[in-house]
Amino acid sequence: MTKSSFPKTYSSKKQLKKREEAVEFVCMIDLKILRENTEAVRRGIEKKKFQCDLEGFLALDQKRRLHITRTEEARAKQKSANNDMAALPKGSPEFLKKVEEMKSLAAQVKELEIEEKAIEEKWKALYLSIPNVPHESVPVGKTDKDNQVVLTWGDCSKISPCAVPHYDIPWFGKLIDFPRGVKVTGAGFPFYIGDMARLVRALLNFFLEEAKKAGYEEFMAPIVVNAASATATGQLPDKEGMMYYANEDQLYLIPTAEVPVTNFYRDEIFEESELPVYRCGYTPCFRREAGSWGKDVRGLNRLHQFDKVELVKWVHPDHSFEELEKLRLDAERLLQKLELPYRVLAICTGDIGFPHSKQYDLEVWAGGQKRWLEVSSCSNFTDFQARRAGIRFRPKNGKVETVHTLNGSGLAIPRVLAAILENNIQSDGKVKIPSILKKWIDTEFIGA
RNA sequence: GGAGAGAUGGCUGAGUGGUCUAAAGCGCCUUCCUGCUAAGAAGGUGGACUUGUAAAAGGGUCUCGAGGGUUCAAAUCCCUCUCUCUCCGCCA
Repeated sequence: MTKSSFPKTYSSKKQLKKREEAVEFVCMIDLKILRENTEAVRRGIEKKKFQCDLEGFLALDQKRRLHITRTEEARAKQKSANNDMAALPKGSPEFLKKVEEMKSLAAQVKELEIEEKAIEEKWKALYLSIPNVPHESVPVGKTDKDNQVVLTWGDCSKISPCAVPHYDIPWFGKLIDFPRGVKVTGAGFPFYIGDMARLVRALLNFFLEEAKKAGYEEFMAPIVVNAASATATGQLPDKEGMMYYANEDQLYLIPTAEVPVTNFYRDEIFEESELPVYRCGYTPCFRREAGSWGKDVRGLNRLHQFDKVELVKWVHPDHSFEELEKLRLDAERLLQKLELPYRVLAICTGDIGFPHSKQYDLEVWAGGQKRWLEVSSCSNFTDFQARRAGIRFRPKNGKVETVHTLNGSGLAIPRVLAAILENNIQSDGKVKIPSILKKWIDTEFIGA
């Protein structure tokens, strides 16, 4: 697109249209359950922090269904009249009479269709605003303070007494160069240099290898996606501001591999025998983090670009909560093998995301900063995301059903790196590299 | 980037305005037959929404790349977009 002969507004209009289109196929919570089990859904949603108008939606849903019936009846009439007419000799008096009859039928149908479209639009908007219902095992709470510590692994008190925040390590700037990142790109885009770059690569290899052992097939995925994909996984339309956007081509830089990997199976139907499907992928992740910049985000704690391995599962609805536990263990094992103390949080109803039914966060202990850093978030979306993305399966006997999707980081690199730097620092100022990484990095210590 | 061709069901592929309610073949499923296999016979064969029901069966509407238009009526005609293929150009 070197010759931009079209006016600037053109691309933004097109872009807007595209976004609207992308929202078209969207559907979210199970309508049947919502209609038949309204109370349970209401109770579940009330525990979440999201507002939605259930009553309004159900009233409109009723109206929509009535209207659909009316429109369909009109169309059926039109159709049968058309078939009658097809049997008549063209141009005969009967034929011409029928044409007149059909004119009025067509006008009726058209009118009903316009009305239906308007209702459908409102209906969809409300439908979209209904969040997923939290699982009964999710702790009830209002804010992140109410999240429950499920378990703590490792001994934080045994961390080296000389631990300092990683950004205060004297040689830190030599191996991770922020100022030059600023020069080349901007804040939050550091260069990793020499042994540090190798350490990042070693971690990636370790994560991918472990994922493979756990049964996840590796994807190397696109790192830019179109609006339809970003909508299917829920980044659009709400969290638009989190993503970098290539305006010229209407493509989004992915905030996580979840987006391309989950969309791999968008609008597809699995055979029941294929489930569960496990996939993983390493990608750089891009997050604008607009407005979230401030204290507590120094060094590697929060970046605009970072590396992450993501684990994704498509499973039978009957097993998704067991699969979540397994997924969490797959992520936990990584921290254990790296010998990094961590804890697992069960995210409470008030802090859980819009599409989540249940969510665990894994937080690694950063001994220098003396804080927990989130390195993984493992979630069961039940059928919520899959319905939106049109990912289903065909039971051996019976009708097509929506699969359940889950994903979890396994893991996000920079904060793991921060924990290694802070927890493994020796009295001589060097950092000991976890022995499990020996296979991919031959040095035992880095720094100084 | 330029020029041309094209997009029909799980696949191949017919269909240029009205019984298209999409042919035919392949595949798949069920049943039958043949002592295995192969071959053969009959029937069935997607998805969405909606109706119906305890659940089903059954009924209706939509669905021929996407969106819009023309028409009483569109897979079929017109416009826009997306994608695929071929050729040319450029290029890791």
